[in-house]
Amino acid sequence: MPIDFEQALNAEQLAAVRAPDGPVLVIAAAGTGKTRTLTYRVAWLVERGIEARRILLLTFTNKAAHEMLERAGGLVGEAVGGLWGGTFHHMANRMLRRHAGELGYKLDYTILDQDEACSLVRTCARELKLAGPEFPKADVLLAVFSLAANVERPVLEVAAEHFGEHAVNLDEVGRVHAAYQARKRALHAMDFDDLLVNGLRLFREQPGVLAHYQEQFQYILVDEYQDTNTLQAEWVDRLAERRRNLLVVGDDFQSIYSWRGADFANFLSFPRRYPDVTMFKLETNYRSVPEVLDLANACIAGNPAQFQKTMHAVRRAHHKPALVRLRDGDAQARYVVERIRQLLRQGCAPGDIAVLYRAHFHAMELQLELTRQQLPFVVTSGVRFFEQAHIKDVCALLRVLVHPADELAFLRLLGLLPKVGAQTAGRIWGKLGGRFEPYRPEVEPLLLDLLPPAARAPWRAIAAALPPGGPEAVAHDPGELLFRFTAAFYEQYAARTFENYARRLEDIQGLINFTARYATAEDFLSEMALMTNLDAETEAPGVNGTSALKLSSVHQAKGLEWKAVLVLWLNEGLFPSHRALAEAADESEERRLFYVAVTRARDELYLCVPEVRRVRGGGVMYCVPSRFVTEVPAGLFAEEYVGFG
DNA sequence: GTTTCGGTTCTTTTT
DNA sequence: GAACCGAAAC
Repeated sequence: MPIDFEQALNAEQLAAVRAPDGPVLVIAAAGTGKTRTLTYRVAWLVERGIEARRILLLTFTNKAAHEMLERAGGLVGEAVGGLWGGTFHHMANRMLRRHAGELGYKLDYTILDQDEACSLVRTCARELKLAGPEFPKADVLLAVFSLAANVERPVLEVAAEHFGEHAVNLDEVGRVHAAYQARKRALHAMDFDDLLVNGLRLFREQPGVLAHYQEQFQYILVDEYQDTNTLQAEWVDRLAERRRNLLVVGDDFQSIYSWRGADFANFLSFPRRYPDVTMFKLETNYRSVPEVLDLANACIAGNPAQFQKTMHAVRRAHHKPALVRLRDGDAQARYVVERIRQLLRQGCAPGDIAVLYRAHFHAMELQLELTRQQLPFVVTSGVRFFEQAHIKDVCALLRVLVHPADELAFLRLLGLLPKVGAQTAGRIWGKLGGRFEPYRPEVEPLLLDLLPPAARAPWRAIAAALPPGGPEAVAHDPGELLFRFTAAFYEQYAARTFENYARRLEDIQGLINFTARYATAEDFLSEMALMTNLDAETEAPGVNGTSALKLSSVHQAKGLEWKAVLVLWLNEGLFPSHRALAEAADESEERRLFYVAVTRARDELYLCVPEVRRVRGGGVMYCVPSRFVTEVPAGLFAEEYVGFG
């Protein structure tokens, strides 16, 4: 049954979906059916007989990739199988797993996640005796290294700008960076940035590899193109060079990732780089009521350097967004809970409501109040699922079994034993010769000898839990190993260590189920570092993500929508965040972030502006309302005053 | 010499 | 929370 494109799409979308070959730029305002357009474009290509494996779909989150592939699958069925879809990091990783040898890496390199990269930087600084109180912390250093990598500029230059007048010895920063790079090589490890850097090196330095992929990918589609950085833009340009069938979709109004190197100049300059471009604009907004769109259009209009576009509403008039003045954070929390109850009484489902904020700690009082009043909610947490301590703990043994030279995994594993800290674990690692192969008969007695007495019994329990089939068995059933390790050791460890150990064990159960998706431990581990969260549809127990009230940062809410949206702490210094203002050239990105928050709402929008904020020491601080609510015409709001006695 | 523990401080955003 | 620091405990 052929797809009825005319029926499914409006004229703007249809034109973009049927865009001719060659470079295509789709400027898609919020809520105008960007995902729909991309999905139908994929279906349209497949219907025209393009093999799925010759299509590459790049996104910024795993979720976006899954969603689009699923929806495209719904349209054309099995035919989308084999399509390459995922994040830039994923695609680079996929290519590097085959070709990293040509860059001098082993093919089974490990990927360092944020935490691991950060501890490695810390280790390097300590070894160089540069870890004093006046020296920048590891996370700050890593952020500088990362930005430098992503914008392809020298570390020292970026560091000089970042630290400004602060008396930081740049030479020392450079030495830590050099040590960090060397350590990564020695560990056969890449951090997130290395995936992009090396992915691009592959194209720059290996013409054969580049030619292979240029040949394979007949059509390239990029979602959220405004968020690409230098590396990503060049990577795509090179890949598309031969066939030039490059379709990018984006919205410069929603560019909110410059702090990690994103540069929407890539988006604005696209027509200059591709003079034969075909351009489309999607401006018909299906999502929001006109009052919400009026506010969104007004708030963003003054931002500099952007493609002009105005969202047109198709929905009927409803009522104005509320601007709610409150006394303080507690009053805000009580108001929000009360408002949510009212929405629920009016027939809103909990999953139709979201509370958004600039930074996770802005929702502290609200989380307390929701818990106190027993209203269930889910937080898109600041800590990613796969970066939680207990998840990484149970994977440590698996990692070192798959890669016997994985030092970081070994140190983590041994650190779980009583009386073993970093020192002891490091010494043992050295005595074992930088490899750990517990299935070799001589290793067990040696290790027991090296361990402090208190650690011996727990280690015996772990060793006894090793699957009898040896490393091959582990490689083909990682879940089994995780299960055995948890039952034999980690359950008790968790019970002793964590207050909320029951929930953590549930997470582990979810993780074990999750491994079933992967054929080998290798596949599972190499993907793990790149995953942000178990997807909603995954069999993660306990949480029903779509039916619960959602608390989320604005960044994580991008691309989503709710019937009712409440935004917290619209105050100077908080939203816009003073730290962000200090780092950026101007306020325009914070304003775009506000725009993203506003455009998440379908029917109801509540903007909360408390008057005072508690500060440490028990004092209070007067808060100025955010420029984002004072700079637009007051007539766009319905003002409310709550809790002033 | 190491590990562990308790107190303190600070939380931007993420692949 | 969780990262850091200093001090007590092993």
